[in-house]
Amino acid sequence: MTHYSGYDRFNIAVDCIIFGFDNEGLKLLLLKRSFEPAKGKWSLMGGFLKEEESLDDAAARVLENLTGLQNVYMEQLAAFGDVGRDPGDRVISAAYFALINIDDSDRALVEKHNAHWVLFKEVPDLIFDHNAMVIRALKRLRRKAATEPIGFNLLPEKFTLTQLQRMYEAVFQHELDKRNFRKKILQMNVLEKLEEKDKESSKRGAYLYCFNEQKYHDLISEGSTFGI
Amino acid sequence: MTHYSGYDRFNIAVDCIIFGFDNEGLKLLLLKRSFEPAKGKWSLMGGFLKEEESLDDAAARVLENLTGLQNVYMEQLAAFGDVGRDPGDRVISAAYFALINIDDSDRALVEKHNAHWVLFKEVPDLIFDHNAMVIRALKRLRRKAATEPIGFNLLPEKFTLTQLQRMYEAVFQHELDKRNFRKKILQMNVLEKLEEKDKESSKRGAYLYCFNEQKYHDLISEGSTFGI
DNA sequence: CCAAAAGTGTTATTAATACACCCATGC
DNA sequence: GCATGGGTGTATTAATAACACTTTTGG
Repeated sequence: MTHYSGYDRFNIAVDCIIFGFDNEGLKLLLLKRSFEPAKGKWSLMGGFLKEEESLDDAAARVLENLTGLQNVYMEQLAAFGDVGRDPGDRVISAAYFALINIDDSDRALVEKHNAHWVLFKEVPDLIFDHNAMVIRALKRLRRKAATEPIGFNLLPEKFTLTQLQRMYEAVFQHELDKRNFRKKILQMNVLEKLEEKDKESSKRGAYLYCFNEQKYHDLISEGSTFGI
Repeated sequence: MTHYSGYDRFNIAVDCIIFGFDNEGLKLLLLKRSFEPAKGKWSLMGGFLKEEESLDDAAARVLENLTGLQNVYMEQLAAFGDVGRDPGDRVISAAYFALINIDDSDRALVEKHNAHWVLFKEVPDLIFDHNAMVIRALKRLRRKAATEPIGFNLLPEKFTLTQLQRMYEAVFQHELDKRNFRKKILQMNVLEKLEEKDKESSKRGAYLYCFNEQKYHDLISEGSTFGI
C-alpha cells in the first residue's frame, strides 16, 4: 500500500555524457542506438532506472556496462523533463557526466556496444535532447574544472605538466601560457613530482607528476582554493 | 502502445526552494506539511508531476499555487533519487529554486497553505532530504548571483543602491565595502538611475535604480561579464 | 649538429582592496 | 543642531598577462 496513489507514474532514464581526453583532444563516447525509436542514430549511452537503485547508482551501472569502469568521477547534470523530448514515450531523463581516461576503458566492451570516441568539436546530431545535454555538460565541466581538481580524472595517474596543460586547453578550448600555467599549478602545491620521466613525447624526457589528494585537502583547509 | 514497456515506473515530484529577501535578510518560504507521511513537519513546497506537463511547468505550477506568482525566476537545481529519500514511497524529486520579492507574493494564499517566510539562518529541520536541497540551492544561488544578474529578482522593480548591497550581503553572508560595491555595479552600466528618490529609509532620500535588461545585453555583447 | 620538447623569471598591466569625510534632511 | 543614512576618490596591494631564451638528447 503506497501513500501516494493516484498520481501519474513515469519511466525514468539516465543518460551519460562521457568525457575522455587524448592527444587529439577532448572526446565524447557516443553510440549508435540499437533499438527503436531512432535506431541507428547517434546517441548518448543511457538506461532505465530500476526500482531498487538510486539515480546515482543507475548512472554508475550504465557507465560500467559500457566502459567496464567503476568508481569513475560522475556528477549529475540535471533532469530533462520536457513532454515530447522522447518520441517513444514520456520519459524523464537524469543526465550525468563522467570524466574518464580513455585508455582505462574496456575497448572490447565499447566496440560491442557500437560506441565510438568522437572529438568534441565533431559531435554529430544526436537523438532527442542529447545535444542540449552535451552542451550543458561542457559548460559545467569548464566551470568546475576551472575551480576544482576534477580535470585529473581525464588523465592517467601519472602525467607530465605539458599533458596537464593540453588537457586544460582542450577543455577550455583556448591556449594557455606555459610559464604562467606551470607557475600557477605548482604554486598550489597539489602535485607530487615523481622521479620518473616520460620519454614518449620528447627526447629529453619530462618529469611525471601525480595529483595528491592529501595536498589538495591541506590547500583547502588553509583557506585557499584550487584554480586554473 | 508504448515503446518502453517492462521498465519500472515512478512517481516524480517537484520541490521548490523559494528564496525571498527583505530588511531582515534572506528568507525561505517553508510550510508545515498537511498530509502523511511527516504531517505537521516543516517542508519545502512540492507537488507531483502530471502526465501532460514538463518538469519546468510543474515547478511553475507548484510555485504559483503557493504564491500566486507567474513568470518567476526559477532554475532546476538537480534531481534527487535516493531509494529511501521519501519514506512514503519511492519518489524521484526534481528540486527547483526560485527568487521572488516577498512583497509580491499573495499573503492570503501563503497563509492558506500554512506557509511562512523563515530567515535562512534559522531554517529548521525539514523532512526527507529537503535540508540537503536547501544547502545546495544556497550554494548555487551564491555562485550564480556572483556572476549573473539574477539577484535583482529578490528586489522590487525599483531599489536603492543600499538595498542592492544589503541583498548581496544577505546572499553571500558577508559585508561589502560601500564605495567598492557602488563603483563596481555602476561601472558595469546595467542599472538605470531614476529621477525618483526613496525617502523611507533616510531623511535625505536615496536615488532609485532599476536593472536594465538591454544594458545588460550590451555589456555581454561587448565581451564583458556581470560580476559582484 | 639539429630538431623538438622541457624547463625557467621578470616586468607591465590590471583588478581588488582598504579606507574617511562631507551632504542633505526631518525631527 | 544633531542624528541618520547617502554619497564620493585615492593609494596600496595582489593577481594576471605578456614575453624569450637555454637545456637536453635521440636521430
